[in-house]
Amino acid sequence: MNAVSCTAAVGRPRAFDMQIALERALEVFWTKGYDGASLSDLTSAMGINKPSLYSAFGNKEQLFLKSIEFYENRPCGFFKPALAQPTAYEVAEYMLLGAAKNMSDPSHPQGCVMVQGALACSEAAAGVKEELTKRRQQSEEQVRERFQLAKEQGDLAEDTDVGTLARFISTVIQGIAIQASSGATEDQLVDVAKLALASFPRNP
Amino acid sequence: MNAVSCTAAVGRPRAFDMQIALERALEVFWTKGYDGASLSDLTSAMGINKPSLYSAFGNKEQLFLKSIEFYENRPCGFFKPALAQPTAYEVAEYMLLGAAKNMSDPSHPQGCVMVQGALACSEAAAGVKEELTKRRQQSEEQVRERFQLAKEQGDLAEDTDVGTLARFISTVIQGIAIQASSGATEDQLVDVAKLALASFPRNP
DNA sequence: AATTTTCTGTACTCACTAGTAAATAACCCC
DNA sequence: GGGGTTATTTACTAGTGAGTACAGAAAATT
Repeated sequence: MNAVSCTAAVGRPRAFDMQIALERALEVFWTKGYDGASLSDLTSAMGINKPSLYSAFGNKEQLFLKSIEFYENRPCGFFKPALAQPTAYEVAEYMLLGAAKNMSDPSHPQGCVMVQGALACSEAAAGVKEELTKRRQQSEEQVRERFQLAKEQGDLAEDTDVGTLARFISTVIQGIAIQASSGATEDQLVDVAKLALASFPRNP
Repeated sequence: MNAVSCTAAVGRPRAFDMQIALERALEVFWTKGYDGASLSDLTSAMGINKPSLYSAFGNKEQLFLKSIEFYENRPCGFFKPALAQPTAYEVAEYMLLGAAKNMSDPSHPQGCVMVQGALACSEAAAGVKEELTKRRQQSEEQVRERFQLAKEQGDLAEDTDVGTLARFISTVIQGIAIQASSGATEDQLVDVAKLALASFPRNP
């Protein structure tokens, strides 16, 4: 095993770019969900044949998991930079406005693959549904921890229920995802985000 | 054509109750979504065979549409009674708390079939996705109209953006649906609903 | 009781699903 | 250039998807 993870340089080289193929797969799952995305949908979007897909990504479920991994680490994500904002209010503001803008962005499918990838699904998709739920809850937990820190720093009042506050942010973002996938515009969603921010505690 | 819609009283009588069968079908669609629900899932839950399903309900798509029709008219719904509340704030309160309670109710699948029935889906489900989107938008429009009325009655301030207000309520309810289908409890959702209500204008 | 009408169960169609076997092609190293 | 290794292509499998033909069964009508 070589520590260098770039191409193994032995055997016939892969004829496609795995990152690009993954991005195409992500778009299919994002648009159609796990159950709604067939292997033909995937292979034709990725521009490869089934055996290439299987040898490169394992199977449909693993391809999905790798797609959402890719999704979460995209540079255009708003979640991580939001957590790095200096105050709890700015964290919430960055996150809600980021969600509003990102999820209505016409340069990719609308909404959020972490929400619509496998919400109500067949038994075959139970595993990916569970994984998505887990990841959404982990995100919420990270927000909660960020607010807890803010509380300890005096940035949020002593009696703040940071669990509810984090769950509220999650809820609004997930609602925005539904709205975006139903065709809401950026302007509409930004207005909603601003209204949600009105109930966020400020200047303790 | 007889005006009376009960059994035609000629030919072999239907051996199952259509309402009960529809309720069972609804639960399957609610849990698995349109794409994730197979005809075997449906027939076994409904306790009937495929030809009975087809003769009674048409096809899978029509069965789905009849299921959501049934869903919207259920007596335990919170939407219509919410609209009948005397003030805009009480409308919002009834609706958000109703959503929190109803969607986490363990006596039926969690969440909302109008949201998770067909959010990201195959091309075969494009029609039902469209129908669900239309109905969610109609609901939002009804809320907007109710708030517009409140504005005219002086119950909401002159400068209130009732469109955004209605969209905000929709967004939070849809977010609550996601949370509920991810396992959030009634208490947790009620707290979120109350926090959302904090940004609702009151006493103009 | 015979006829008509409608429903039910079995058995089917055919397209498509996820996944794979085997042959061939393209690369590196020697 | 030959051997080893890996990717691609074509063609396939076994199972399941939605939907249906048809024969028998259960009721009202005559």
